[in-house]
Amino acid sequence: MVGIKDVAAASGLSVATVSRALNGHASVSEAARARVLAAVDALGYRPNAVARSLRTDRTGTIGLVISDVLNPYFTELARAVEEEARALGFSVIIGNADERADLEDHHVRNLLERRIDGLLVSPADGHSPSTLDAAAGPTPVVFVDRWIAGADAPVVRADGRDAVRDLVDHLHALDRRRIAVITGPAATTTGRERLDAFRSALARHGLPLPEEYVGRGDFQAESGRLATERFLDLPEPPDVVFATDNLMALGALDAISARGLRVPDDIGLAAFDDIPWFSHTDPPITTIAQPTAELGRVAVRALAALIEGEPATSTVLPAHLVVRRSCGEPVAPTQSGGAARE
Amino acid sequence: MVGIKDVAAASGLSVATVSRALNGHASVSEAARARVLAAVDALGYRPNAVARSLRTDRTGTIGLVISDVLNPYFTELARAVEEEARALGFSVIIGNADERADLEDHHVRNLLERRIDGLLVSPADGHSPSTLDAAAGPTPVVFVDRWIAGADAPVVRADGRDAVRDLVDHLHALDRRRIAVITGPAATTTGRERLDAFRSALARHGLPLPEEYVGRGDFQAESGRLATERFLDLPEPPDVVFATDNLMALGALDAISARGLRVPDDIGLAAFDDIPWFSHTDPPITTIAQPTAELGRVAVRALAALIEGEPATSTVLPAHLVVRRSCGEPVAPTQSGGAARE
DNA sequence: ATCGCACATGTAAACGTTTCCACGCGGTTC
DNA sequence: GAACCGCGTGGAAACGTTTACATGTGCGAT
Repeated sequence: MVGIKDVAAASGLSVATVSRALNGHASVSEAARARVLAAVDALGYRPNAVARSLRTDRTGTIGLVISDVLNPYFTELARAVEEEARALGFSVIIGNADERADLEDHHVRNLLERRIDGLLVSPADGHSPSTLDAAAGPTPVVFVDRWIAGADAPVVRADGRDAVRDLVDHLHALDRRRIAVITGPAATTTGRERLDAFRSALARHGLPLPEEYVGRGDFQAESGRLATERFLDLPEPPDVVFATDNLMALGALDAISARGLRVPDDIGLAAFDDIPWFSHTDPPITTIAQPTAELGRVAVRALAALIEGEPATSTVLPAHLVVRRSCGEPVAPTQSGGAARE
Repeated sequence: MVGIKDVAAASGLSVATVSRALNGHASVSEAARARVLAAVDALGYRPNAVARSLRTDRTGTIGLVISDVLNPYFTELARAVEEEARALGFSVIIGNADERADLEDHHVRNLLERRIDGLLVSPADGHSPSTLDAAAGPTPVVFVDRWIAGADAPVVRADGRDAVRDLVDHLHALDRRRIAVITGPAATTTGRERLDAFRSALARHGLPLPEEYVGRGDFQAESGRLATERFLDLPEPPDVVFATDNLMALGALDAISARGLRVPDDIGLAAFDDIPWFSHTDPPITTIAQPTAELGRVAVRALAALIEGEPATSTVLPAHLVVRRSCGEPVAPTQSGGAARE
């Protein structure tokens, strides 16, 4: 591999001057710069980022550890993160934790060894030692979407409480009274928050939340299917199921279709996280939309600030209700066929 | 930051012995190993992968450059790649080219500077100089999904020709005769292959493919919507639209719904790439499924072989037709007790 | 006894950069 | 005319590892 000293030799200059020329440093003559560039071209020199990182103690890389790349919510988040990071001159290494604490641990440790400049993480539960270490250690860390209570790192997330209240209001207005919920893991902050918010929202209307109307899910499709089947087996099944993420909603839809039931006539369905396909399911699904891409961008900016040594603050962005048709017709009576546009 | 020489000092051994102990090298006494481990623990030493990489000329990282992370097909591919890579001890840096040649170029160059051990790329078109350089250079490269004709690198991809023929047979059997297609970019191998396969399949049945039945798309949803609108504006619109990827199919569905038309009664829709949501759209969509995850795994294994200095071969896996209901009811009126549909 | 070998360990040289410090030189400022 | 400054440049020391080579020891074979 051709290195900087080959360039130096070819251009008749020292490695120091070549390095300065390449990094756009001040005080290197035009003539020298031109000779360096010519030599670089002639030799096909590519700088070695590894060596540079070793010397400068900066890799120009940030790590992103998320729970599930197949979840469109996290996919969108990852994309936004990569975009903003690139704009700021960083590359992104993604670690997929698959909702498993051990994998999260593996990825965090691995990323720290690679000396990433900063870490963005959506912790599965609070039990990954590496994640805790990271938050305490010198590498800047920002939590995104989910966080760990005790840890000392900024959090960038959406608050769904108001939107959940709006959702319950909406359901109540449609005369739904037996509302069940499929929660995420209690270990996750989002899982707990959504259930809490839902509980209080029901309480405002004096609606009960019997234990058998609480399905324990894990943010994956299969758990949504299972929970819904259990609901449908109940002597008095709910008239709406609220799945607290998009994959579990998909699973719920599966279970409902499998029984030959129809949404929303036989049972209503509401979800958390808006994704493009929710407009195209049968019927289009009422859901709570998060400002996903914005979350990603803000998180990256907060992390970049930390990396620059500036202080960074936590951010909470609002989520909002998107009414479609899966909980009953909002206004006009049923029309058949095509999907409604919003 | 605590380095290997701190560990050496703390354990009263030399850096060489510490390094050997840490890397599980032979011929280091149990006593020494124990002392090293104790010191590591006490100091909280974490190896510096950057320094190691500089010395060993290996980063334990592979690059993956794909066209669009938001496309579920590529998401699934990326996930499979990451999984297999992790199993083989590699981390993955993902670059999202967003179907743009300049971004692809940026990512490939960036990854090469980072001295990744190998590169997996799904080239947008053949015009990225960096990609061409990479394929010619010393870093192992494997093309996945798409490839570049002249380049000297193994290709791992699916062959959709047979499946496309099956699809056209299926459409023909359902008495569809005016079949339109939305293609991907002609610059991509997949774009061209699917159109070619479709053309020959039509020819087998003596069906024409008029120029106005060929919509030029770019594998993104919006182009599918546009192309479909143009089809619907035709004096004699097609009775089936075949979208050659899942996002364009989504766009087509949008356009069709927007006009209040119904699938499959008013117009049929077929797609390429199977994704979970295709079972849940209204109606479920007939499509050609690729062995996506398998493609990712095979590609990683081929790349790993190359990295080890072993030869690697190209692989072609078959795609296959998945019949659902978006092109008309299959032979039997209703099959498996799915949802009762209108 | 000598040799040679296996073993455990240490010394020091790389890996490819960036950057601190020093140097020479022409031009100002006293 | 001496002292100083700014500019362009070069020499060489880091950065934290791995590893080739050297060293020293104990021991079985000659």
